[in-house]
Amino acid sequence: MADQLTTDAVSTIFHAEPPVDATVLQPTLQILNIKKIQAAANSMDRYRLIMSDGKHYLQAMLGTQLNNLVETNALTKNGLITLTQYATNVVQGRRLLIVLGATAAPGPADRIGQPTNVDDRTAENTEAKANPVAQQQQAAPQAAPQIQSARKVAAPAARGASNAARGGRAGGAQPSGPLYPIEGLSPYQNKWTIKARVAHKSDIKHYSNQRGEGKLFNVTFMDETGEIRATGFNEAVDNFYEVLQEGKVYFISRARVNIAKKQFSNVNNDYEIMFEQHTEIEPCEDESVPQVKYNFVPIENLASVEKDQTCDVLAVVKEVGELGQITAKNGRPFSKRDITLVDQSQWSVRLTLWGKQAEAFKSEGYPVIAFKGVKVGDFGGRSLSMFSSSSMTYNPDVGEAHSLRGWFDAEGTRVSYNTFNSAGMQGAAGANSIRPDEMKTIGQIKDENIGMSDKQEYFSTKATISFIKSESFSYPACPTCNKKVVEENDGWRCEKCDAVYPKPLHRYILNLSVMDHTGHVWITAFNEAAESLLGKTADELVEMKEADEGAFNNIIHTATGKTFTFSCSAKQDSYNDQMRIRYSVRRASPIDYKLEARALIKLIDEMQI
DNA sequence: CCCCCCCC
Repeated sequence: MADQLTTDAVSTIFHAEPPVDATVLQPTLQILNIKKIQAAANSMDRYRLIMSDGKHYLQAMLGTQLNNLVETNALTKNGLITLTQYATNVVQGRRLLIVLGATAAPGPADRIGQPTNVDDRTAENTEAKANPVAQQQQAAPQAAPQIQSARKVAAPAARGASNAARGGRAGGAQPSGPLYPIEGLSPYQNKWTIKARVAHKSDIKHYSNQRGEGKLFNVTFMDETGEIRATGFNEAVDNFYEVLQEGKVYFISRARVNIAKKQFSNVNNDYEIMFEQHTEIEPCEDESVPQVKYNFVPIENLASVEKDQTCDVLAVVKEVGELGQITAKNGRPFSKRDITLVDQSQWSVRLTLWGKQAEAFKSEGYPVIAFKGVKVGDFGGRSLSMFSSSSMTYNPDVGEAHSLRGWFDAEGTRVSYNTFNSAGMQGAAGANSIRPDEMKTIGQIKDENIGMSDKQEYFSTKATISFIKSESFSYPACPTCNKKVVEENDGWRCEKCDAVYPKPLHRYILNLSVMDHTGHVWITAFNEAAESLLGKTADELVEMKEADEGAFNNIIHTATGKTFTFSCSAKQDSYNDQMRIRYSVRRASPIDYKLEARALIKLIDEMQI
């Protein structure tokens, strides 16, 4: 059994100087345990592995790009793992293994041998997790020798091997340390090189505070293991701003790694890079580093993205607003420009550009733009806004962009787009539709006791008018305040306004029975809603009923049997000491067959047949 | 060492 495992691999990985890597040793180990680490908000799950060579075991972190090995059960407890790519990293004087490439194989039913912890200092190191600085100082006496030796990692042999394994260096300048995965960077070592793509580059920002004036810029670097934010101040701006181009790949070395202030950035890394005087950045021709990944949200689905979250949107710029000027809370003026985006979901949304981006924005025709990391707001239901960390890529070379282009050119200019609206925006809303997420059948309205709670509740239902009460459908109202007025000798008196009017304005209180396949219910349509059901004002209908009862009946008859989407409110009240629920129609819209068809398709898709 | 992300 034990011969399946690589003898002494664990202690070699943990202790060898210089550290070994996969060009020297590709060990097969047994997995003793797999633990999911509580993921921070907006970061991926991480797995911690305990791996054994039969004699010793050690802890390792699995690179997130290998999560699928765990999630598909390829890696299991007692199973075997062969490490094909890995890095070690000294943290608090302990060497931490990060697995970057591995293959899995089934293992025996039980643990092989009686391995012991390769790290005999584990017990005393389990304290003080909260404060990395204090922890570092506390660990210093023991850590010092190992940190020292970790710096020596830049030994030519290790470097050459590591570089060869990762595709080689473009040549030129003297490298400053072994090639590290971004995931392996930490403040506890300073000799490293990363090979990374610039996923985003900010504008140059000028600032002035108590300490004086300055300028800075940020970039986000990414490689196959993760991303990290880097900042350059002042001279670093002069040295590197032009060198670093969005989308290109570089070797970066001799920069500082600090603890990131997570609250200021949505880049998924506990650390960040600070460019320094001696920082070296060289372009790299190797394109094997991953491209920026997008996770596009169809505009239609923005309703379900929480306010203040960021997301990626791929859209056509349908309209470009004028450049405007606003004054921010801090009193400073800002340029802004609103543009209107549309996509194949046939929804549109407003996006706001700020500052230089707003001033410089040009759009010829209807460009397709990929927006990365835009902020979702709730103005007008849903809106988008650029952050300084957001990026905008014209006509990106991704499949979705090509199909969007094709679709828009073929039919996108003729589509009437749904727009978000703020009225009652509680999840989703459309100008031409009624909140689709609250569609209920009449059966559901009753089963779920909609309206039985203390506060008013809202729902929409698609139903057919089965009966309209035509005896009393309106009341004489005050033209000023809509309150009921009473006829007197010389006109109509409003108590509230203390005024007499020559004639009242009739307003609807139309009671109707509506039904669907699950039941029927009585609902009340007030003035505007009833007007849209009957196509006449209450005044017109009162007059018609007196003058031509046949025409009046015809109006009622025509409406009966028609189907609408009723946007309703439900509220309890008591009537003759009896509790009942009153359903009021806030709005009645004819069925939007396009939306209806789409909703039905969605329902069919959700069915598990 | 920034860290604001604005308005209607």
